[in-house]
Amino acid sequence: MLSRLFSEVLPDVHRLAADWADDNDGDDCKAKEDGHEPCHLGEDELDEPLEGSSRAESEMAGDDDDDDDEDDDAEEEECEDENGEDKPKKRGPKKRKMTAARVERSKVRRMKANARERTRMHDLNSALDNLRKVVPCYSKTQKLSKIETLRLAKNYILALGEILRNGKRPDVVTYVQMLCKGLSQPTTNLVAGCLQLNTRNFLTEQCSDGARFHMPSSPFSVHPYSYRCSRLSSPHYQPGTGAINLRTHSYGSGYESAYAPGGTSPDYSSPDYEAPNSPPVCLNGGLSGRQQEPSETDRNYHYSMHYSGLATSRPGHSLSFGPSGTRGGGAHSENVPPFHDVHLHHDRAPPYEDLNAFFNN
DNA sequence: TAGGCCATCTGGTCCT
DNA sequence: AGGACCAGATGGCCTA
Repeated sequence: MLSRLFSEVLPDVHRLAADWADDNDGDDCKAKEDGHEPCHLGEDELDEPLEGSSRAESEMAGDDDDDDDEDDDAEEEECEDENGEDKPKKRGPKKRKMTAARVERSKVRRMKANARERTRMHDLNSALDNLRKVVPCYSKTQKLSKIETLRLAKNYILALGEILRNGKRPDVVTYVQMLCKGLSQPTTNLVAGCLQLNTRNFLTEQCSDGARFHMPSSPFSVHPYSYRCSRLSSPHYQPGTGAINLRTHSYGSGYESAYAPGGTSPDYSSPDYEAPNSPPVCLNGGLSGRQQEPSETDRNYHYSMHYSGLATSRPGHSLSFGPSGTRGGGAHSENVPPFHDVHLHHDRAPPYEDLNAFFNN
């Protein structure tokens, strides 16, 4: 939007500037040369990236490449100011006339460059896909955007680092808060929903079995953690939404406060909790509606869930916290995508496995 | 329809 | 010289 605005406005500005420069008899060109800038550009070729496209067109016609051949002397220089006889010769690439052969070669080279660029971007995207798969929340159908993937990955790394540094388990609220720092509202809801559902699922198993969930691989599993079955009836925990009321929960804003010695303990006694209706949540994808045939890798996931809405039950109970991103603008937390095929990766990513153990010991 | 996201094209720059 | 990388421009698609 902004760039479009610029691209519409700036050419006019440049035209005005160029007109003004013409009126001032080419002093700007001289000034450029004094500043050791090659002055081989025409007035429509100010050093402004927003004009790239039109410049690209114009320069394509006068491609400077190639060795060849017959018309070395047929160079035409721009920025010709006839009154500049005392000025030094202009520097920069000399333009040559485009023969048909050179045009053809230029096209071929450009096509090759385009193909390379395409494959490069494809490689980049596949790397990004791999990153999506190891980041805490993954959905095949509701992919995180590139920027959100990178942000979440960064937060994830920071969170793991903090945990290793402190040797302390965060509560789920703090953990979610760390992961969602700087994410957009929809992504925040997605991630928070994933993590909270995961926690709840563990707890459900744990409670129904009457036994503590134990994750032997966790280096922290020797320390009992305070998430208990009673949490399911906690005023901050929203069974149906899979969300914790992070607005009413009091915690520090940064990692320092989030991981203060002794940790923060969620305030479950907030009065403004009202149990919402529960949307269908499937453990291992078993309970509801539309299911995609699980792929081989999906079958390795511990959890797969269908989730039809987070933070939708009550405006005041949505997972709206932290800086809002570009999409949601922070004003509305209800724009949550349907969570089909949302997966957690603790089976894949060992650190995440450990983190899950935090919440379920 | 606006805004976000994405893929692609393109020219510039740097490096080998 | 050619390839990698980068950033701007552009148009398509999708969603609220």
